[in-house]
Amino acid sequence: MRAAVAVTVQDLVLEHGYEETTIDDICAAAEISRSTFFRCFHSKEEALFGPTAGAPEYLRDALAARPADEAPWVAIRHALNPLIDQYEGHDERTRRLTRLMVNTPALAARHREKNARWHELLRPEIARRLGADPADAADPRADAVIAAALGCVEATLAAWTASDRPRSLSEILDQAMGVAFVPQRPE
Amino acid sequence: MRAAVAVTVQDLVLEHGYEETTIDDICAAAEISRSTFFRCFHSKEEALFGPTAGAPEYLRDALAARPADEAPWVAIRHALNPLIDQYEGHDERTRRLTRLMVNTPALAARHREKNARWHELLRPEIARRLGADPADAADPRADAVIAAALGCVEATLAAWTASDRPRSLSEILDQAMGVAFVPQRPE
DNA sequence: TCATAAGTGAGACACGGTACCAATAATGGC
DNA sequence: GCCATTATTGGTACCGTGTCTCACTTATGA
Repeated sequence: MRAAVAVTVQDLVLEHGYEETTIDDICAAAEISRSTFFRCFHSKEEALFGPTAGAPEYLRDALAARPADEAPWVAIRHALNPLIDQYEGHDERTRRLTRLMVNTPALAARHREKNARWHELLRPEIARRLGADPADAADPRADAVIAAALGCVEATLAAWTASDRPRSLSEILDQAMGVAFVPQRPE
Repeated sequence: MRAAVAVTVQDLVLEHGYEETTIDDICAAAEISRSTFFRCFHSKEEALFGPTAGAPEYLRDALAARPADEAPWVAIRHALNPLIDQYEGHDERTRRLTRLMVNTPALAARHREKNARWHELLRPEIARRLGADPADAADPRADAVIAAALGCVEATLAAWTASDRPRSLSEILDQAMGVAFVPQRPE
């Protein structure tokens, strides 16, 4: 039932846009009351992207499973593989929803709001791999690496959704994460 | 007058928190009507951080002024100097406001919402320095570099506001941007 | 059959934000 | 000094998201 409502939300939002789709519209289309909607979903955004909620925990575990002495950037790149495979395995609908998320400011903002959770979960493991003290809030390095990685993922998704026949996520992500760490140095 | 209201907003928000400070509270304290408030400021968040609004344009110009063959990462680091100097030159209040922004999810999200503007403005110059085509939306590299830099700035601000006697912004930023581009590589 | 619990719907409310309209104050020409 | 114009202010109604409470219905189990 939650699933049925979620599909309705996706349909409406894909057709009319996120801001344009009101919760009352959703309730009318799904033939439920506002009360029921908010009992199923905490917010409109959760109804759209609820299934993605577990990603941070997943990535944390995937990261912990990488060889202990692997450099953080390399470990992150590998740990991201299952996630992007899952993305890519879905149908065209997933890409359209992703594009919607990338192009709707309010949605992109809420998406980034969850970055705090990524930082929280990933920091200990990244700090360890950097040889830094995870508890030292004055050391920006772990957070910088995580933020950079998230930024690369974001840039990857933006590039992926921009073209009609996109390259593979894996390829784009390699390009993004490659340039972030192997920059052209002056002369 | 705008300035007077802005100070009132800062006072209230610093004392009670962002979410807890209602617009009606602000209007009561500043002795203006809601209408007037919304005529001065587009939103509650703008009343707090309006003065920072011009930063993206500023950084774009500073970036364009760097030597044409300088690597993107180095150019960004240098271009950021005037901005962080300005931050650091302010009083303790600025740091408290920054801490508030970093620690309030809704505020941090709105702050990141403006990242879209950074991307938009900085992409051409970064793409040029990367030797990429600025118009090619399928190339994630420029966006990845920008996102990584923004992430470093964010991590820097977080570290800066975390401790009571912080190191200099310049030092923290060097550390953050250094780790992002000179990673430990797997032997 | 009755009692309890779970799901459902309805309504009121708080808050951010927009739109519109009336009143008031400031300005400039005469 | 007076009037007309214009800008600034305030008031009110409104929309949408999200929270809360309460009453109702429908299963479930003894």
